[in-house]
Amino acid sequence: MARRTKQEAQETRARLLDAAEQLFHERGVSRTSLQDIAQAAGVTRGAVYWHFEDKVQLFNAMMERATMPLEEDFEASVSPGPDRPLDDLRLRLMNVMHCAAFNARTRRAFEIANTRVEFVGEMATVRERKVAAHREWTGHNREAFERAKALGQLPAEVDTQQAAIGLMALVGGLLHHWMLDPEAFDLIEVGQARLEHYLSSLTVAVPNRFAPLTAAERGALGRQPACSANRAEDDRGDDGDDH
Amino acid sequence: MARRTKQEAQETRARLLDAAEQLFHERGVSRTSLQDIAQAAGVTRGAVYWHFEDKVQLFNAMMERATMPLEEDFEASVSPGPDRPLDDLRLRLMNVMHCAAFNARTRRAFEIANTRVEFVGEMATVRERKVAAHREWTGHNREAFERAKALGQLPAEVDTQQAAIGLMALVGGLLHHWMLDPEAFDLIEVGQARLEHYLSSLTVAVPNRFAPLTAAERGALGRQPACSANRAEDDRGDDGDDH
DNA sequence: ATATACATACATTCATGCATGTATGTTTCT
DNA sequence: AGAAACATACATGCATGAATGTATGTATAT
Repeated sequence: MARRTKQEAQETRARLLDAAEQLFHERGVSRTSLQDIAQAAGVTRGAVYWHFEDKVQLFNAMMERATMPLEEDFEASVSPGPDRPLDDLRLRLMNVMHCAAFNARTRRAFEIANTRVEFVGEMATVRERKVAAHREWTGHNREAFERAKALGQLPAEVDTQQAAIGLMALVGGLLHHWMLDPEAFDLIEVGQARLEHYLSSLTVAVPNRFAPLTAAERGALGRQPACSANRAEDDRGDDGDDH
Repeated sequence: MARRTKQEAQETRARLLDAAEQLFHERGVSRTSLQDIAQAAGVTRGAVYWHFEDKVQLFNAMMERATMPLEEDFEASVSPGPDRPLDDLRLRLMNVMHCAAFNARTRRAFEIANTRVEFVGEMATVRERKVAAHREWTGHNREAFERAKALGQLPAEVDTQQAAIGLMALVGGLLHHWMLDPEAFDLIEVGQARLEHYLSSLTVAVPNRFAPLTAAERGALGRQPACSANRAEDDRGDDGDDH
């Protein structure tokens, strides 16, 4: 083989990204060799090392290609207008779930990031990207809640930060659970219902039905058999990412 | 070296499990060799192969030891009584979050399962266990809601299945988000507040503030730039777990 | 004495990184 | 316009290291 035209080279690069996306999803990142990817793309490892520095950079390029349109959309989408932040929020999050459900590329990228890669070592940078995305979304949710509050569409006593975190957890948890077990429920149907219920529940004053935890209850939590295995030996606070 | 007493052998086994738990957490499962584990436990690979069939069985034993007390607790805990299913639910879920926050072993196990192992190949069995646990919890939540409904503590129009799924997603999402970014919020404080808000919001009739998605909006979701990357080539429904 | 609880040694496999080959596209000079 | 000069887009081969599984040695508890 010899040199291809620039367009052919870009097609080779795209096929490598396609193969990586497919194989990372099927076999996991660590169990997929560059040889596997090259073979699936119909080239050799030489092509991989020409287009990408190493496996990590190939992974990053693949994830970026898969999530780029989602982030682009985050900036400018068909929103119902700045005077209806809650409807805007609903549409944006429904769009994410729609993409996870119907866009094969987005879904594979989500599933790879969720259950097919280990966020340690060289891949720790991927973890940082995910953390950053989480914070960005949480911040955006919070801003939407603040605008809603300013417009009188949300009671003043709502803790927008907590509400934003809860919203992230709800939608992220639905996505995670559904990708782990797609037969368990219909993401769009249940997702829309739970999303609307959550947002609606913020607009009304829901009285807390629960008494504060008694000292006995709180103490029991710490002394549950589940928690009795606490050991002092190596209970460090960090998570070992600094190696 | 030579044969140890039975008790010493059990201690060796426990040290191997300790080392596996620690190293899997620090470096990820695939990047941790049996040599690493043996060395951290002060023995050689021979001891590993004596006590465990292979890396997968070692992993399973480690995870089972870490989550066993949690499952035991699931059966018989200090519940406030069968006539208060919602309070029971709150306590059980608070206990899970407490363990994740304060029990180093449980937290490491959760973090390993979340972001330090790839659920493919031989580890697919681990995925099945997680799916089973999810279904068990969702079923339990649903039963609690059904009991609450029978006791008149929940409106009849509540969809208990959807509510159970939403509850799983909320708590699971909070745990996942917090383990990914512990600085982002206080798990116990926010967790309790969001949990109580969610359960409380089920007890009152929350009107849905949202109009159904218009045809234009629903259509736009499918045609978002984020979803335009749909490709017909290899958009298979399965996820490649059957290899 | 014998099974136990390891340690040691070895064979095999396999992924990575790099070094180099090579044929062709592309540019530049005239 | 044509050809040399060069850069490109890979393919190939090798050296290295590392992980696994297994086979076997061995000293001791029972």
